[in-house]
Amino acid sequence: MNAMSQAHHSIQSAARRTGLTAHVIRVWEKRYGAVQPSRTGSNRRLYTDAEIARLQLLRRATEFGHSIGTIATLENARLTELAAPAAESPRALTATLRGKSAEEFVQQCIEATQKLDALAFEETLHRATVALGQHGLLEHVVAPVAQAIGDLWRDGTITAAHEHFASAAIRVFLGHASRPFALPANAPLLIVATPVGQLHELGAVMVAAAAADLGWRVMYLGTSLPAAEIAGTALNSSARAVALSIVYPADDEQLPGELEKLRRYLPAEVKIIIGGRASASYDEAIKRIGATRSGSLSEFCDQLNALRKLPKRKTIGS
Amino acid sequence: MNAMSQAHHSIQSAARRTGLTAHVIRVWEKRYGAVQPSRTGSNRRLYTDAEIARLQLLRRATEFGHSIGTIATLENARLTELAAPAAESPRALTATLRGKSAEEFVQQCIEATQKLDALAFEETLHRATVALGQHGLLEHVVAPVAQAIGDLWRDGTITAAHEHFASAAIRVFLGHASRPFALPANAPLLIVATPVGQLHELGAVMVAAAAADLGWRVMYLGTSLPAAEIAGTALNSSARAVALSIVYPADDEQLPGELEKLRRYLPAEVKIIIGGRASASYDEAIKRIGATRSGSLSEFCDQLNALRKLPKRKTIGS
DNA sequence: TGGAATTTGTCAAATTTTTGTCTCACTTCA
DNA sequence: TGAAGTGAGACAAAAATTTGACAAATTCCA
Repeated sequence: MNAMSQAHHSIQSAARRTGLTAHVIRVWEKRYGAVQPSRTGSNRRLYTDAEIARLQLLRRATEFGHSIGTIATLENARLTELAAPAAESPRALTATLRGKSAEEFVQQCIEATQKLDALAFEETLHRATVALGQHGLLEHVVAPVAQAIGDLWRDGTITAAHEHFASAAIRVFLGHASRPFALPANAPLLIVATPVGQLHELGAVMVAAAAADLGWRVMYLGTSLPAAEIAGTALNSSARAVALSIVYPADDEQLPGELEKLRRYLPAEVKIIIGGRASASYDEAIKRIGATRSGSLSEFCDQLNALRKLPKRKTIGS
Repeated sequence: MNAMSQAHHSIQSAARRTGLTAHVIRVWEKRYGAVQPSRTGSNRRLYTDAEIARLQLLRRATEFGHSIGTIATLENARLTELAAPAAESPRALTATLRGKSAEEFVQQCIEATQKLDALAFEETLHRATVALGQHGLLEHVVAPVAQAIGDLWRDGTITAAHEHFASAAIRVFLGHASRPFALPANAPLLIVATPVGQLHELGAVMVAAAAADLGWRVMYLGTSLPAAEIAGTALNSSARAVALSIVYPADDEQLPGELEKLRRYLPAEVKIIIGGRASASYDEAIKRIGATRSGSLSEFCDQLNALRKLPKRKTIGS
């Protein structure tokens, strides 16, 4: 907000910013003297930021039912009152946000997906984060959206392109959220991946974001990785746990073998957590290798919290 | 003494990076004094990176409806506001850490990959962006890193996990860069994807970031999409072009068929651009469908710039 | 209450300014 | 020598300006 409020907005950009037509802006000036923009040497209008703000106020006031003719010459302070008649200043904002239920956000995300509107999608996720917090976003918006998108895709209501689109949008958003942001070096480390054959990434991304939110360092490896790779990485970086997401094929015959391999390669103190929609189908194998299964995101968070305090094998006397 | 510190670019490469014509750059200088490039002994213009960045800002601001005549002499800080009305303030670009050459950044990225150090990786990319600019980052850091990682993987020097790790890190970083800023509604739209069977995502992500940098609206669809889906999306959103990245299998027999399908489904005015390491192997099919092939990122940028001006279609105003 | 007057957004025409593009003659580079 | 850069000027499309008109909605008044 520097003090340089010079006039360099053309009528076009004034129109864009205020949501009015260039025509209307001119006519308001001519008929009611609503603003008096300066001119260039060649008679073009030049608007200052202040004038644009005023025009915005005027538009809002007219939308509240005031006729432009009667308010065009009022001063700004007065206009502000007219433009926000019943808004109880700060409370209103949080109230409206709180009033938005998670379902609304979910619905908006799905609509944005159908319209392939990345801007709206991200915007919605952002508002949801503000309203519900990181955890609420994951559990009550992203997870349902992922599920709904999957269902709609199987239905044939939306195409694979829509599904990919939504995945990409969520991935970018959450990827940004789970950035390793200056965590203490002793924060526990979680490895997140998807076993061979599992191509659906969204579950893994959500898990990564949730863990990051809980203060874990997260190493995200992506989809379809063989057990040996995952184990190697875990050993190499002395991870405390490995989280796998299993979403789609509920009858992959190789998968139990992969899980067993993973367990064999990993030292016992590295826990394995398995989640995702199809994970229940492999319950037997999961039990056999002593892994834990998460049926939901909050369950997963609980398990992470439990793990975090898990004492180290050898403790050095303080 | 690397090329960055003096960073003198011909008017042609300035044109390439800014998306402007050499003609326009000259005329902006002559009529409005938008930039004052130094000259060689023989009177050729020489642009610094800063001047190119400024030209980019100017282009963006004009696309937002500001007339060049009124903004050409504003200082950069003000231009940034005008170019991104609703965007968060970009990182301070003033930090001048020169002397780091692109190779150093590449080396650091590879080291970070081997150590699976996401923090270092992202940090390096960030510093590279500041030092080299978005375009320099893509062309001189990300592209070489992607190539090097691929080579090391085929060597067996690093594992698939490392490769996935690097992919994820780059993806998140660039995904954030190519985020759909509030671009003017008339900005041309590019669809970025990977055809069926193509699982390597990095090329597509780079393309998306480069296009976003040139002021395109980018719809990123991800990997392994059937032609029908891509075409459907393009039609639905009235895209101006479709960009495909083909990296790994150089002998996919289905791919030419997919490309032909894509061309058939799309209206003639939607261009198809194909790039990626393995794209040369499908040259015949690419020619047959009248698509263009990009051998490098700058070539791709040229093609985008050429495409941007083509349309004479009737556009509906705001 | 019904018709007239007023308000208000939109549009068209004629004119001027802005701005991207092109051409031409000439120079420089590789 | 051919490709690319430079400066000057010409041109045409796009955008802005003013004036005047028009239609839907609202208000006013007999």
